[in-house]
Amino acid sequence: MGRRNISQIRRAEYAAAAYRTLMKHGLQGTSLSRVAEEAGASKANVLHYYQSKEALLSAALRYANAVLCKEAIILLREAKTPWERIYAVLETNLSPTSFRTDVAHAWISLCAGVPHITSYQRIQTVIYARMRSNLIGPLRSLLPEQDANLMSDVLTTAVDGLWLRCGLSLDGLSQDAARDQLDAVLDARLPASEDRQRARDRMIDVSRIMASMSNNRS
Amino acid sequence: MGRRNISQIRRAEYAAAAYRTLMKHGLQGTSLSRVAEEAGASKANVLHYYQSKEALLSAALRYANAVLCKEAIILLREAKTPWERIYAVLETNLSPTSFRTDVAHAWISLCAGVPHITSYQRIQTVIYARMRSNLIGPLRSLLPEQDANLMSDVLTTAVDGLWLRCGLSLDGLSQDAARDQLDAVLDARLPASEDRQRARDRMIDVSRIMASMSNNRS
DNA sequence: TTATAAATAAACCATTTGGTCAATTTACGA
DNA sequence: TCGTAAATTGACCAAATGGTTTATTTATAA
Repeated sequence: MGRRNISQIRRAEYAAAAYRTLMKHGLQGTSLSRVAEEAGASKANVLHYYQSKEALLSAALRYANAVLCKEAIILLREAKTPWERIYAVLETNLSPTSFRTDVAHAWISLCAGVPHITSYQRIQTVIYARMRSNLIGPLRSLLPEQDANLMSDVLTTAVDGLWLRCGLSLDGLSQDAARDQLDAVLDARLPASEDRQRARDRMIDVSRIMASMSNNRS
Repeated sequence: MGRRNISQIRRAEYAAAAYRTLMKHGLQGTSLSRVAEEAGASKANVLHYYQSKEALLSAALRYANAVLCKEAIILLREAKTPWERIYAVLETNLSPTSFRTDVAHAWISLCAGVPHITSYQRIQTVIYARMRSNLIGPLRSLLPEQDANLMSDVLTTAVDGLWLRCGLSLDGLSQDAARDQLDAVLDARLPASEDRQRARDRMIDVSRIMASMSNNRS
């Protein structure tokens, strides 16, 4: 049993360690030795499971993305109406698991590397594509196509900006403040309605419940 | 005349070279040797005018900020009404001098460094404070205080997000697309009006004229 | 023209980087 | 119990990093 198994386990361990290091020390401060230290292993062994530093960091970022993705899927499964789907996507990005200073640091580090490291570009592309495809459906059912496209872009931009700020502010950015901003952005094309308000409340609630569940499990 | 003068000249030269290097190679790829090469000088001499790499890069970013700041001042001087002032601020951030892939790269690099390098934090703080103070005045004269504060935050966030995307997209992000997004954000609290439309058109025009002027000069 | 101080750069240094390799430990199958 | 293949690591390497020191050029003031 210990043949292929241990390989997968180690790869996951080291990817997670790399991600933690990325959060703490940024791209600059994330060296192989530091990741190895974080994982409690030798540098040589880390490099035994990943051919290069770039491969390791790519894995780290895919890992982080997978976490976010899983959360999105769960929330979206609970969403029944278009409005609920929209808020599911937004709440995913504001969830206490993700919307944190250290997590934002890691992502900004990724962004800084994108222009120079091709494998990072692919990851970014995937992330954007997923967010867009999750938003565009429900938006189309509430708006004419052109406005739906515009709102999808504007919301994505806003989420990016919020994460950036979350990473930069010393004290981070409160979840509530971020939520208010996104709601304001929605107002641009979508008037307040009872449907919307109810969907918002429900998805916030679902997100809260999910957060408390994963807290208990850890 | 060549006493204190040359010192100032060299410092400016090297800061500009550092900024150029930052745009091309990111924070990771910006080493003292590379900056020296870009400046056509020796590494030792660069370090003669800046005590450390960190000091050099801080100067580079202050230099970049000064460029943006100068443009903002010129545009704001032309702005007479609240709406014109708002669009002056926004157009500054979309100006062809600034809203470019390589420039965005440099700023993202700065952002990635902020959590770990204290002098970068100060620069970021200054930039945010200036933008906010430029926006909050005209917004207050069009909106109740609470909404003005919110819109100031939302606009800042949107600009951040747009720059991020501009830096990440292979092909960059077109000025027009970015402008559409910002206009949509404005719609959230401020209805379309003749005043607004006129102000928008005028500031776009002023910005265009400015750009063509600085093109001729170079 | 010469003395002097600033500007510049070549050589050097300690440290760290990503990465290799050969040796050793571990653990499972027969 | 033993042999073998995988897991793990310490030692090592060349390259690059930020930074220092020392020597040399340059230019100015007297």
